[in-house]
This record gives sequence, structure tokens and C-alpha cells, in this order.
Amino acid sequence: MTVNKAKQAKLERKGWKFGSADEFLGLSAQELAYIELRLALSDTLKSKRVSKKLTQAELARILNSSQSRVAKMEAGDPTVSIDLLIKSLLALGVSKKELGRSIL
Amino acid sequence: MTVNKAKQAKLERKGWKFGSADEFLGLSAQELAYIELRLALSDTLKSKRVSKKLTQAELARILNSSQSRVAKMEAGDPTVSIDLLIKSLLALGVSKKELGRSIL
DNA sequence: TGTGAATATGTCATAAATGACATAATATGT
DNA sequence: ACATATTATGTCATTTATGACATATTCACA
Repeated sequence: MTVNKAKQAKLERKGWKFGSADEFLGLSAQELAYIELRLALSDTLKSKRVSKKLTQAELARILNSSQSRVAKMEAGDPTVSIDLLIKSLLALGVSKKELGRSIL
Repeated sequence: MTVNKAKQAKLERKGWKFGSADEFLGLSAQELAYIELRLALSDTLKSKRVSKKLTQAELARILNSSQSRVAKMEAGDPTVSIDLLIKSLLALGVSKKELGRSIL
């Protein structure tokens, strides 16, 4: 995955804030890795949910959460923690092994 | 890793709370995976810090955090988020690939 | 054993994440 | 086009995580 100015701008529209050390070079490698990792988890969550033929509302019930939060998880919203993403994936039966693979 | 009653009790002394669906069987597979994952990150953080010959206070400066929070990260304290653990590992130069491996 | 460095533990005010709700936008079939 | 199901977005009160600080404990080594 590459993040250019356009993608950074898109993320910023989504509510992401970035450190200012990279006005020239773009995101730092570290910020980039962090966001890629989150997006990987988001994508895995969505594909797992869809493959199980669950709606967001149904998944929300399983997680004791709400449809809107599930939507935010899948959208990579910055107010969603990695903790919540991981707990959700585990609740969908994803193994640690799969989790590790989806990250690296 | 196996978690028996003794280990569960130890985690509970550290401040962990567990759902009650498992008074007989112990932790659910899902709770277990979640905690194992966190402990794996904690351990990786500590070994990375030590291998770089940093004190907790020095690492805290790098992370704009505090020595006490670093201690809690390494101790698997339940008030520490996976987000913080991952951000810290990335700040220590751990790659996504390594991260994934340390989890799975 | 003593002394200083490192780590651990407890607490708190502030900041960030969460579920919930309302409502908007977008699909999907008829 | 219309109705209905699903997903997206905005907001908010409450819960949880965070850095900071004080202090306790452990460690290394003279």
C-alpha cells in the first residue's frame, strides 16, 4: 500500500490527524504502518462479516454494540480502537494466527 | 500457553475481569486469545526495549509518555490499550511483519 | 549493609473511545 | 418510481485509557 498526498487528504477528511514532521515527505513510516494495520483489520472485519452473511446490525448484537459503531469499524473511523477491532474479529471466530497474517 | 484457574486468578489480581459464562470451563477461547495477544505484545515491547538498552524512563520520553505507563504496558496492565502497545512497538522500529509474527 | 538506579504500584484530572440514538444516504428488489 | 432493507454520518452522555505525579519496591554493586 502506498499513501500519497491524495490518500492522506482522504484520510484527513475521514477525521485523521497527522503529526507535522511530514509536510514534505508525507506520513512517517510509523504513522503509515499504524494506519495500514488498522485498515487491514477493518477490511478483514468487513469481509468476515459479509462471508458469514451477517448485517451490521446483526453483528452489532453479537458484539453488544450498535450498527453505527460497526459501520465505523469497517470504515476505518479514527474513533475506533484497535482493541475493539480485534475483539470483534475474535468474536467472529478469527484465530490469532489469522489475525497475525492479516496484519503482516 | 495454557490458562488454568491459578493463572486466571493471577490475572484477576492484576485487575482483569472476566465474563461469567465460564465459571466451570475457565476463560472462553475468545477471552483467552485476546489476553494472550496482549501479553505477547507486552513481552515483545519489553524485550525490544531491553535489547535497545533503554530504561523505561528513556522509552517513555520517546513515546511522550511516562515511566509508570511504560511499566504498566510491560506488566500487561488492563488499563493499557492494544493501540498504545502497537504504537509503542512501531516507535521502536518494529515492522508490521514482526508485529504479525509476534501475535500469531 | 547501604546507596543510588531502575522498575512497580496507586491515584487523579483530562482526553479519548464507546454504545446509543436520530437521520441521511444508498442499495435492492418490484 | 416506490417501498424497504442496509449502510453511513453526526452527536452525545457515559465509560475507559492516558500522562503525570508520588511513593514503594526491587535490583546491582561497592
